[in-house]
Amino acid sequence: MATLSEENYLKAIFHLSKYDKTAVSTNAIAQKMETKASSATDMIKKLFEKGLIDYQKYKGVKLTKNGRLAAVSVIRKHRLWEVFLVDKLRFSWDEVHEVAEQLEHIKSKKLTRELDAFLEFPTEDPHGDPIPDANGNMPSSQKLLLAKVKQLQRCICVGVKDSTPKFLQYLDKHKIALGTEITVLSRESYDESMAVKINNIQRSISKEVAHNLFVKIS
Amino acid sequence: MATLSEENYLKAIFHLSKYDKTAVSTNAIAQKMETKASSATDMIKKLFEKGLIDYQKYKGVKLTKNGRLAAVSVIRKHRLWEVFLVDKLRFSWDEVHEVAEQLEHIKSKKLTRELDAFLEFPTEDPHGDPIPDANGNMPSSQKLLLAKVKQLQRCICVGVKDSTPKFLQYLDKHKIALGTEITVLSRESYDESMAVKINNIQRSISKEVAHNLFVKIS
DNA sequence: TTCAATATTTAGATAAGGCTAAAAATTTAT
DNA sequence: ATAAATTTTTAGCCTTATCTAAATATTGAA
Repeated sequence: MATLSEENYLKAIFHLSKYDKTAVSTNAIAQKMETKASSATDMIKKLFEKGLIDYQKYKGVKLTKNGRLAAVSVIRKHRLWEVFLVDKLRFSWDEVHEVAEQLEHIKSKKLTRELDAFLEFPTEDPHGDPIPDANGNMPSSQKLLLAKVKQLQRCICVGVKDSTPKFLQYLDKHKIALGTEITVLSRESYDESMAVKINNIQRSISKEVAHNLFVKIS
Repeated sequence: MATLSEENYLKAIFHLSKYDKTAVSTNAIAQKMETKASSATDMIKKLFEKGLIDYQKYKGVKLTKNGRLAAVSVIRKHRLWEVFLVDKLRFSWDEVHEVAEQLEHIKSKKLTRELDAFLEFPTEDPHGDPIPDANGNMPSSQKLLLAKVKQLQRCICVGVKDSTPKFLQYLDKHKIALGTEITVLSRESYDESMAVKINNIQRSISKEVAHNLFVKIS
């Protein structure tokens, strides 16, 4: 069984290696974990001893099959708990992360299985991220950045990339929430801003905002 | 904030001092925590430094107001989670303890508050133990040992003192479960056994069993 | 009451996870 | 291609929570 700290490192490595299949550097891990490179090296050695990562000095790390399974199991629990907090308790989508960071480490196969059933087998968490199944298979997410949406397509806001209070407040102020429908009208190549229709009102969305808002084509 | 280990020690001290108001000994704490007396001494010093217990060398410990509050808060969470596991997920009353031991350490005021509301403010856990309120007030339990029930009184099984599989299997075998009604007919002073009626069938209950079964007068 | 048994504390060690500072390897830039 | 910059690792130390062994205090029995 992996310790709490080991689980957090595995999760970090998984997220860092999600898109590129290349090895993850010690520095990248340290940065993600908000710790020092020397501490990351120590943990890397331990994870290697336990067969959870492949590792060669100075060459970075990659999750093994077991390591990936362990990481995905933690992510599965994290996202199930987020659904629980939002759907059953009265948490909003920007309040769940901290608590889910704790709940994800609870060890009980039965708990995870029953929670999944109680929530009626959700496939996405409140931020639109996919929930891996019990075998560690990650359903591919249908969400994409607003910036990638083609002209004249309609989409629905399903999450944010930047979840800082500043950005969330911006969204509130402009009446953009989870579920808000957005129609892309046109793009301005000069500053990469977009003309969109939200709640039947035409507005302009800056490059910065369009790159931090996740949507699903509807 | 108390660490996980500190919280477990506080809980142990609370339980040990529940009935008698006298100080709790180092050895008693060590035994409850399944650790060595020297380890208990170390932790006692730390809890004393944090103002959570009163302590004088060789004289035992007592919870301070803050210590009691911290202990009761953990117990409140433990029992709320037990209700959740039994009422909402499909756990049976003898499966919940281990998981609740983990869940009780999750730190989030909002989570506890919302969980309480979601469960509709339960006052007892699945074993019949009272759930302290948000201010740390422990409702007095109405449960007592079957051995204490007077002749010709009717009562309902609400929990066990001994929760070993052996005893739980004995109960299953003899069709005694949570909610089973028991009428005390008479007592045998020779061996302290009791004649009882369960499901309209007359049976004899040994001293050992009568001292490990909690009931509520009905 | 005094000495043996028991309970408690102290001293020193270990393992996990983290840190700083310094050494070693790799990468980048001229 | 070599020196400088950066990255990574090593070495040694800290804290928390545990342990064993030894020392000290308290209790209890003759």
